Amino acid sequence: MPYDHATIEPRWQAYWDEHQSFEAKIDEARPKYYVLDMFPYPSGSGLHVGHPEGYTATDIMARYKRMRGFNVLHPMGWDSFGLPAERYAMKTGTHPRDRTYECIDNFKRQLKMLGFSYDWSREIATTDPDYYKWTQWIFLQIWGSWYDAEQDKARPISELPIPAEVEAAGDRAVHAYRDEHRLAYLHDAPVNWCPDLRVVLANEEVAEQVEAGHEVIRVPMHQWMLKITAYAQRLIDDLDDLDWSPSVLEMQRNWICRSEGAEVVFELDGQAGPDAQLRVFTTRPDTLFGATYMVLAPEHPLVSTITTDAQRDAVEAYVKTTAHRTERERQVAAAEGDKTGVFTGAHAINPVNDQRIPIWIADYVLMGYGTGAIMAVPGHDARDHAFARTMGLPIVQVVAPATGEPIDVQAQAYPEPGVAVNSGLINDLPTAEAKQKITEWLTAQAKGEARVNYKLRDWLFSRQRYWGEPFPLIHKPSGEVASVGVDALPVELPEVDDFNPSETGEPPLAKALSWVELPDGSRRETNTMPQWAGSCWYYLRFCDPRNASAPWSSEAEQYWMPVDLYVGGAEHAVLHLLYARFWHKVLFDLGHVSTREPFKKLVNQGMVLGATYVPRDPQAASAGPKRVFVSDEVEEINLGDAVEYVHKQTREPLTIQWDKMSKSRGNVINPDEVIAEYGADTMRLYEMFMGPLEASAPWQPEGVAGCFRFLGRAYRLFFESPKDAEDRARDLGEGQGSERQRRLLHRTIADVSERIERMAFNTAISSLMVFVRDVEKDGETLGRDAAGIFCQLLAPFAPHLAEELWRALGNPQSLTYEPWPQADPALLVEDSWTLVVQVNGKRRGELKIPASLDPKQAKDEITELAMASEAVSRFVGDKPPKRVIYVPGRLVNIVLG
RNA sequence: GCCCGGGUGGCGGAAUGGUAGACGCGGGGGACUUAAAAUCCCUUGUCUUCGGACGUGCGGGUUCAAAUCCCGCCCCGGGCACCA
Repeated sequence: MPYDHATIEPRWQAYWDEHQSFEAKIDEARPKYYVLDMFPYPSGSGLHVGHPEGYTATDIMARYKRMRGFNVLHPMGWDSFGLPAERYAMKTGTHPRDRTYECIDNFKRQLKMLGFSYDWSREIATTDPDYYKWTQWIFLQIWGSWYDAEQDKARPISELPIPAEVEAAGDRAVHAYRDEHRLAYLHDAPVNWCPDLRVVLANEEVAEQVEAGHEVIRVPMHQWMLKITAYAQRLIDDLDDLDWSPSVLEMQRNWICRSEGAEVVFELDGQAGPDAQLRVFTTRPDTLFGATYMVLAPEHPLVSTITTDAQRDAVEAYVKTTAHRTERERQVAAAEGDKTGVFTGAHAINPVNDQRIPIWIADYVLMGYGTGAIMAVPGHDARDHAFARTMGLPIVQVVAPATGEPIDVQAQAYPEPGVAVNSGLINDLPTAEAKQKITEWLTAQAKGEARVNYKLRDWLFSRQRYWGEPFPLIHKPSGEVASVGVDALPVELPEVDDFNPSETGEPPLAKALSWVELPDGSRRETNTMPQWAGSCWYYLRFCDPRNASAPWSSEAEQYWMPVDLYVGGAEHAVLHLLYARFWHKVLFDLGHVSTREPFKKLVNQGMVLGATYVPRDPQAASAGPKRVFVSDEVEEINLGDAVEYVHKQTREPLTIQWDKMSKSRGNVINPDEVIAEYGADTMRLYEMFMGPLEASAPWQPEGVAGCFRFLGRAYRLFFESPKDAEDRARDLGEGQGSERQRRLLHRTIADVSERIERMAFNTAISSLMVFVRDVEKDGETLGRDAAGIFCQLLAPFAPHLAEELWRALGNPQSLTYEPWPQADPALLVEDSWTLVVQVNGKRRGELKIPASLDPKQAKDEITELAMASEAVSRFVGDKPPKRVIYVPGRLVNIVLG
């Protein structure tokens, strides 16, 4: 009987389950290794072959580290709150909970079929009240804290110093003062409001609804915000210690985006009082003399107060138009040169030269960045320049190139640094010094100060949905917000039968009156938390998932944390990782965790791409609606040195295109089918063999078959496959076999080990393939001990087959905890090595050099051998070489004149 | 527009300054078979006057030596986007 995965795989999966082979227990005597996957959202369409790429990589590491003697924690769970289940509920009436747990069952079934070595006893779902109880608990920690800038850490709100004048103003004032300083606070933030549907839309939904004819406007809504900006600098600084790819570190830094500059105060002309000023942030205070107008974001709170009656209609119309555009639309339109804006009628006074300059509003200025207002320097900023040209505003040059080269700022902005001109007290100073001097002057005049600004914004943390964690907060009749108290956790979601928002646009929870209204007249908060909440701390819960009295014990946290290896998609490179790091730092400040950072090493796996087909003729492709075909509709014609695709019916020539797999594109491969045909081991092997883990690669069914053939060959090293008989184990030889086999074996041990350490799994698999091929070629029977070592090397990649073969060798135990084999260095040394002979850098021949000539010592002898070689005499003749380069163990290069 | 990746045979890829194309797929030839499947063996970058020449997106450069380092450009993918 040939290799029969369908029998082998379920057998070993049952064995692992029964023996709880992968259960992790704290063991101070052994080093720990925590290897984590980004846990999935269990979608209705189930797993596709992209999911298991990362899961296979972590499983290889988990199995490898176990064999290396590490105590491995390798858990899996479900990020199960989310919009799709709620949508499904609205459509079908199925409770999101029912749908969610159905999907989880399906995902779990699929993952189990792949033979991953998860400790399933630690399985968690963010939607379990036992889990979200602690999500709410962490929220209360955050809400119950303030950021002490002096100590640079979060502290309990009870330790917040209350200024005497606040104290004197009474309890209400004290309460309000505390609320202002909490890390979770209420704030009016703009949302995408769809009046027709009475719902708040996610950014990605806006286009769809607008296309469907619905109006979507940006309106401010009272929302919970988390003060992640307090951590901006630490979130940047602590990146330095992480073993993450440089590109992800770069993305995180760019997202937070620190910039240094100054905040400058402009007085409003003709108005007095502390409110009569406009604060702007600028990275170029040295260009202050060139500020010829100001621009406010249309949402800026001062807009309505400063606008003159003559301009009011125009301003209000513009504000209204802006509300219909998403932030992205505004920015795209403006980037395409479409500068719009309206004069408010008001003026400000430039603090450096007392010039009266007009104040405009324009949607190229965003409320969410800096102060929501800018000083415009059209001479030295391309955006301001374009706006000034469009609106006919003056352009003044205040920086000249240091080279003295003449420029014309009327024609084009000059944003580079240079030397200040037309700038009063900073004239002739280079940009860096000019910035410093003008900032000092502003500070002395109390008209500004140096400031660091971050692009990072506070985190909008509330959603108007049902299927999320309820906030553990109540609103008292007095208007004060209070915690429900830790003892009242979890605040469970009420049972409702309608998941739509209320008539007035309140969240669905507002309709559960018996839940919302409390006996003392308080009302529960009816927003829910975003999906990020549960995924911000699940790695901590995995350390101690069944703890009923705490989110985790400090014993478990101190033993398992930090996560040693974290693998997931690049789409989470910014937000998820930033939010989780932020929560972790709050927990660190409050003494709940012992590490500054949660994830030591991070790897982003690439995408698995699926095929679709489009017309090859560009005219046919662009004419009419876009036509895309899926594999079933396409015939592949192999021309030997090329492949062509045609439509099965119409015979239209097509080209293949590769995209990220998605249900909507129709290019998804279902792992169930792959496993049914080839088995989990083949699937795992192919996932890793496709290419480097971090690269995206197309899913090619022929490649899967190649991996299957390899496993079949490996199987036949152990078993005869006579035609009409049951499998019979081969008579294996003794020990590690012939010297040649031993050398091959130890070379393979060394290569596979080193490649797993580097997570270069595709090349590790290729070593295993070479081993099997060469043993076959060798003809001699494989030694029994060599066969055992091969099983060990194969185990991380194809664990079912490895166990099966290991058992066939007579081993009664699973090889999960067998020690990883060590390569014998003596066997890695070859008896001879190949010296390449180059002439003028071109390869002209090679020589076998016996190992008795040490490549490092015997430079002269080796060079001599090369000089005497046939290649040299042919290409050099008797010309004396100008130079001879010797690279030990590699080559001799003879350079002629 | 900016930022980050990437571009190597018919295809996935290997090689991170030192033999370009490991390993796999696909192709060609053969063995076994009544035949097919499965399996196994040989072969497979291009051109060639059979000496060799060319070849890692394109053009330059550094070096005895470049897929690899540097400069400029083109193309593909992803992210961000008037970020003051």
